[in-house]
Amino acid sequence: MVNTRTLRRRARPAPSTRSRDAHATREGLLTSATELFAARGFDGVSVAQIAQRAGVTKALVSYHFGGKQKLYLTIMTTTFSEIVERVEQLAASSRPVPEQLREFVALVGEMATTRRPHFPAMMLREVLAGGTHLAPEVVPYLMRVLGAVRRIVEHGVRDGTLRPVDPIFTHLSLIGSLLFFFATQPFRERLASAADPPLRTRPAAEYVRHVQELIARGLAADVPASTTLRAGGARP
Amino acid sequence: MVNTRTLRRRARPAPSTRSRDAHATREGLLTSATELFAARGFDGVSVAQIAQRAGVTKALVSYHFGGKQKLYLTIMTTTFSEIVERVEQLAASSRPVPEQLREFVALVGEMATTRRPHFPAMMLREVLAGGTHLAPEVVPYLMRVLGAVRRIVEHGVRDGTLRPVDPIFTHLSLIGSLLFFFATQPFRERLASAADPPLRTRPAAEYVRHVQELIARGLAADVPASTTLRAGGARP
DNA sequence: GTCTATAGGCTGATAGAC
DNA sequence: GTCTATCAGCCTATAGAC
Repeated sequence: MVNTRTLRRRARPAPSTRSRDAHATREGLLTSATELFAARGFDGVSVAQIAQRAGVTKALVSYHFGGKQKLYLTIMTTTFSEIVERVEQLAASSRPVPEQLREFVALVGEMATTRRPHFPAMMLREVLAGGTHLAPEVVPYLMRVLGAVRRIVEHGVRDGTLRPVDPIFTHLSLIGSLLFFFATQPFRERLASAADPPLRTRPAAEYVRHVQELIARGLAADVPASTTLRAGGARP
Repeated sequence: MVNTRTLRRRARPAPSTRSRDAHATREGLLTSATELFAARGFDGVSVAQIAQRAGVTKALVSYHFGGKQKLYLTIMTTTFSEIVERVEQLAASSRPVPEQLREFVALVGEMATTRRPHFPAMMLREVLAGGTHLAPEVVPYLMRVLGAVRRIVEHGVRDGTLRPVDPIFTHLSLIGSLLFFFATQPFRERLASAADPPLRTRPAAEYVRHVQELIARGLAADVPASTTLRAGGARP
């Protein structure tokens, strides 16, 4: 699946042809397509639109990526693999479960505000499509995020730091809150600035804290009155 | 906005032409289109597919609804107006805030499992689209749901039954969890039955309880040690 | 009301010049 | 590498027969 052209271009040798910069063309198409796919979905965007926004002609989409579908898949794969890698790394750490959960929320927030601002909309669209007609290749990525969060929650239930919640339900409510917030942020900002007088939207970092607090309190194990003093905590 | 043909058909007079049942055609198209739009989005569905699934020809979409876009808008409007009406009714009731929140979760769950199983996916797709090119008419419906939940939460913060949470953040995390769960249910069930051995997915009613419990605990006002005994509760 | 037939536009992909 | 020109196919909408 790895595109050899991508690898060759990583080195960026001196251009051998008269063209200004093939690498810039590729990146421009990726950027343009990412923005448009995230905003309108695969079917809502035409190759001509992607090319126009990138300032090139649509023939180059086929030349560089092998068609619209493969361009889409390239974007999904590179985006999701980075997210999944970091989430799994977090789940594998040996830190206390409540801290892992807080870190998970912060990680999603950080990805969504800095490096991969389009991933929440893309991920939401993918689960909505259900991996049916388009890109069944992305399903494993979604499953791996689920698996990572589930392991964290199961661990917490087992060691008594969390009350006996369903791990999958917990994952769904958590990831649902986060994806929804970040995927709809452009929409909410548009509404806020169109209002009269324009409203101020609160920064995403504050939402991250809101969710962290919500699940910390919502998942915490019950403390039976004075067990804390009697038994000296939940774990040996 | 009200379609006069719909109103006329409500009475269902004896068919004046030789056609079997125009009402059935209309309903068939509505059903077919609702399922397809929810699953693949406006751009992912062609008029021919809608017509085929309904067992008629695509010319009837223009005849009965005036085109694909107006059919889409009809579905959005009728679906959302019912949801919004019930949510606003709930917000206007004078019951205790924690109970109102539990009821809100139950209401969304009930709608999503019985009367309007496609509304979560449709609503999610609409907020993803951001009311841009398609159907700006649905934006007010989304705002009214937001407003209703916000009023409930603001009330609870004021009367001390909830800790001082941000009402909009609370709405976003709550509605995000719910829409995500129900909109992705078909996908999860498909995955579960494709697994080897097939997995059993837990019923939606249990997720409703999970979210109810999560927010009840996550939003509850702090009880400062023994205030309950000293002051006799939060409200006069 | 419902059909068939068709108009006219847009889509994704590619051949070939440079 | 990038462009222009062009293809066949699908799309929505509608005219007209029944």
